[in-house]
Amino acid sequence: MAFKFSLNNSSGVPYYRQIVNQVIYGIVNAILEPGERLPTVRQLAVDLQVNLNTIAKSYSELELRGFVNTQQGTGTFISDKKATIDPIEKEKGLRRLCSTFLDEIAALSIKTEEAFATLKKIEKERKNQK
Amino acid sequence: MAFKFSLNNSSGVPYYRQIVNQVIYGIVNAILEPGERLPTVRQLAVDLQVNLNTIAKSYSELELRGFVNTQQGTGTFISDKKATIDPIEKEKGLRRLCSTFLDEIAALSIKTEEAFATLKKIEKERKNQK
Amino acid sequence: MAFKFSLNNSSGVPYYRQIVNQVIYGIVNAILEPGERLPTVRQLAVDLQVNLNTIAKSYSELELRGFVNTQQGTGTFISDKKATIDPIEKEKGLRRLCSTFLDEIAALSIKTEEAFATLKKIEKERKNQK
Amino acid sequence: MAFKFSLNNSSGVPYYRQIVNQVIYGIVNAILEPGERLPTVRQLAVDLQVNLNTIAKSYSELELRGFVNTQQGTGTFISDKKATIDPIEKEKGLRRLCSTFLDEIAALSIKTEEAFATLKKIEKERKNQK
DNA sequence: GTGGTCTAGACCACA
DNA sequence: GTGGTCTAGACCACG
Repeated sequence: MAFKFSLNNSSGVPYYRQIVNQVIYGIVNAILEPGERLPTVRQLAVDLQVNLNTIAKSYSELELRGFVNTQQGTGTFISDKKATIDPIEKEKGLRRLCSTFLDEIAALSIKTEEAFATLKKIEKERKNQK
Repeated sequence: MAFKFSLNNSSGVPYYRQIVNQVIYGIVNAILEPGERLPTVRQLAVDLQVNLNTIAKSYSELELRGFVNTQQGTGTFISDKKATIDPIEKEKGLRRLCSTFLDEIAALSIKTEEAFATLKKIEKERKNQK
Repeated sequence: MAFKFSLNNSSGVPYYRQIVNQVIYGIVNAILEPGERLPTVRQLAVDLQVNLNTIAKSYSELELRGFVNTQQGTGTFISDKKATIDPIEKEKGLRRLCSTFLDEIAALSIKTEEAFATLKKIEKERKNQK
Repeated sequence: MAFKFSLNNSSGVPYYRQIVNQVIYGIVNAILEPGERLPTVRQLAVDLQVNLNTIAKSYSELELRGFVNTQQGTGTFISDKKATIDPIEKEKGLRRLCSTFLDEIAALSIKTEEAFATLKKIEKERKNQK
């Protein structure tokens, strides 16, 4: 089954970032495999009903960060080599994301345990998507 | 101990939203109690080294969402009645936040278990802050 | 005909609140329809001769209250789903507004019947505006 | 029965104005009669739990507008002569108040008929208060 | 001294 | 060109 993107227009997260993150998620969790081809910019723009430039921006960031390779006239493919991430940056990013996440679930009166359950549920759903 | 705000200037989350979220976090987790007075707009602006209007914007959103009451000339106080959150909105919000969170940690090649551990650690740290 | 805003600079009601209320009035009375686009922040600022930030504040409150959706870089649109209002809050708000209104017309020595007539007249005028 | 004030701390209407309006309402609707004595500033401040200056400000505005007379050391009394209101100001004020009222009830998704009913109900309640 | 409103203007993020 | 954030600073309303 083809990789499925889903854009949320009320999350506040910009479209281009949602796309970038979803591709990386797919790679890290082996839903997208090295060499696999992504939809063309034009195709994805039609599918997701967003501006072509938005898709282009996403692919360009993915390329820059080494997650995909673009071959002129052929398409965009998941990179063979795993992109490396600076461990210090990773640790700082992790704390920052977690801290923000706790604030945000609190803003909905959600306890951590409840969020844990939902995180696991969504993860399972995504695994089955492959 | 007084409630402690902390702004992260590199998280990408706007100052005013960090403040809003932290107040709600404090309320939901009973660190801030009904009737308790928040710092004055001017005081907090000095403490956090941001513009007065930024704080005012935060307080104003909190008021609009029912988390605090403002009496002009007197101050800003934690609301007596617990602000209610529409359960449907809550469920949708939870899924959205979790989904975004999974994408974001994946973008750092972080496994869910690792994130869980960090979430718990931060939560414990905050509890000790009270 | 496009939706028409009008600001009263002597009513004591702040500009941003007049704008918020007028948009909601338009939505509730089906003058503004779901999906319809509001004027851009900049355009409305020019039309109404007020600062851009004042309009932004209005739109931001409308977004927070669920009456409009904003997509950065695209515009501001009337929300699809009708924003729900807590019936208890609604009842309390109604009593509060009516009570204040009675006080205020009394302060002008106006009898209730006279006010009723004027309310109906203004309502009819607005309907014709559509 | 003594005239009863009631302050709403969440209406956004400042205390001093609520007091002024309620007194005028009482006069216009003959609940308060010429020569009748109002509570002392000190007494009312205690009763309503507000700052003494707030009551003083209310009484001072009432005096300025001719609705009450203050006699040093004796007290504050409802004025004998009816305070006059400029008919042009009255008409303009009426339109402004009605217009704002329509916007505000719309903001709660309340239809005009519903508001009319509540207005009548409150009026009747107040009459019985005398 | 408290919060509220508004302006002017800058810079950024997004489509 | 769209909206979002933030600063600086002024003036007002309230208690």
